[in-house]
Amino acid sequence: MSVTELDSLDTLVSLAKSRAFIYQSSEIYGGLGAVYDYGPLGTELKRNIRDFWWKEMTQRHDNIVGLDSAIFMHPKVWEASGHLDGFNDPMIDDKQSNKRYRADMLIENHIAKLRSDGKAEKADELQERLDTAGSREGVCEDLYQIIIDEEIRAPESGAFEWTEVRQFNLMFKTQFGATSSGRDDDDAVYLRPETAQGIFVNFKNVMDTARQQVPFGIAQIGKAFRNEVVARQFVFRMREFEQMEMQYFVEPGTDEESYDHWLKKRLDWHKRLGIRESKLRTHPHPEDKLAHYAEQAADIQYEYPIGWQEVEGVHNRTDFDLSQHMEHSGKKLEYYDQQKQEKYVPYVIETSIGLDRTVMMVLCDAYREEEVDGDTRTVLKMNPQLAPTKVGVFPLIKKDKLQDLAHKITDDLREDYNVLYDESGSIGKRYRRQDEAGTPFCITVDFDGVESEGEDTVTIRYRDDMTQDRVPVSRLKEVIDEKMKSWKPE
RNA sequence: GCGGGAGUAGCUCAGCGGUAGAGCAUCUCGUUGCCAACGAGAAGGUCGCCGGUUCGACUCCGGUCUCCCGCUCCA
Repeated sequence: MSVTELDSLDTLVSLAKSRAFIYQSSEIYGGLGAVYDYGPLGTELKRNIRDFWWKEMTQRHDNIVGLDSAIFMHPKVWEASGHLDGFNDPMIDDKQSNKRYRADMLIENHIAKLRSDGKAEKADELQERLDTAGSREGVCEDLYQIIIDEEIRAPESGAFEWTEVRQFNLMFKTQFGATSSGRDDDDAVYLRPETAQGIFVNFKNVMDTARQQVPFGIAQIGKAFRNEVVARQFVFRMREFEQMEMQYFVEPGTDEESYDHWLKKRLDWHKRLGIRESKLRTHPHPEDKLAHYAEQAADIQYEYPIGWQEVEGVHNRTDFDLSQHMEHSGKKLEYYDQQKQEKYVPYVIETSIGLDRTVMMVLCDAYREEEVDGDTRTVLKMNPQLAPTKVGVFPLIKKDKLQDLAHKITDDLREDYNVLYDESGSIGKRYRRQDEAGTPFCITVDFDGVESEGEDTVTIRYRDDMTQDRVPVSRLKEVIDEKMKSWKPE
């Protein structure tokens, strides 16, 4: 049998829509860029993945507790975290080389060059203009004017073909207070660009009230927002997305060991999620590419149709965040070790995974097209635990006797699983419909099962290999649970 | 952001200067005896949006939005 895997994102986008997994946001208005909505099946899938993570990261550990912090936070949080400085730059593009530069840096370099050429007076004058940029028109307009007036050329191409200067605000800004004018920066609050900061600012609260001793972790799942420069590739890079993060607080000196431990543990989680090992790898960041807060960092990557991409990041954030918040808030965020009788600011190992990217990974990894008797079967062979619908229940044909039992089975199983009753179309069509939705089990009620002696029996058909077993109705749950547990990716 | 491609039914797409089509999907009725393949019928589109040319625009032109590919960027 020939089997084809997912080769293009387009195919997945079509399937995701037609099978009610994922829709583009505000589609009837032409769509909103890089924002997506989850449909009925997508919502279930996402919830199952979210639960799978939450169970692993909290329930399975005595020393990891949950948190649900607000999306709005005090603006000073972002000063302390470095997000405000780091991601608010005026940028300009060289149209010839398509290179992008920081407009203020171009001018600074130009000033430095003037000085080294002995043109100190001219340099001072420009420095003055640079320092007061924003006082004439906007910052962008003023910087642009300087670049044009001075005929500053692109460092690499030597071209003088600039776009306008644009401010890149990677954080979404909004106003706090219903009567805000919208122009007063004092009212500005930001939509959090990462959930991590909610954990750091609650570190003291949790330590004081949740009876945790270092080492311990705080886990959180929530939305984050980033004004991506280039937001593309379906739900891989969205402006509004959901993170699942755990910050693990350790004694300095034990951080490297803990980092290795969590990296390994997280990779293992992806395998248990049902992702094929050959499609997963870890990818350490070279030192010169580390984020401003990190000492060690690695991606856990999946081989999407668009190539190897980061699903999760594991970072050693050191004591950067807690120290920053200590300095900016003036509050002590230290831990006192009773045994050793010493105080320290804990180091933090972060595991941060994108939920939407995980949904996309699960869909990509599960997708198969198989040739069956000259026909193509599209099937999502995902971990049954993640499947939006667990069981389809069908009467073989529309006869009271079969329908009655099928309804009864549906009601019985509903207590434990997401069940779908379907009697429309041929039986084969109903199986294939469920294959595309990833439903792992289909139960069919037939005459052989209800007309024979003894307890009623039904057939249960398995999504992955299309084989069937005949089982008594009373054993259905047992069989489903057993198959669900023993499932392995192909 | 730059360059290229695309936008017509839920999905995949055809079409043409004269007021819209197919396959699949959906719904109803019939049929049905285990893998999308039967019969009859129905519903569904201001052809992405705005403007221009024209007697007339889904079709030509301009703008705009969205998506895809490449480059660039990225916490």
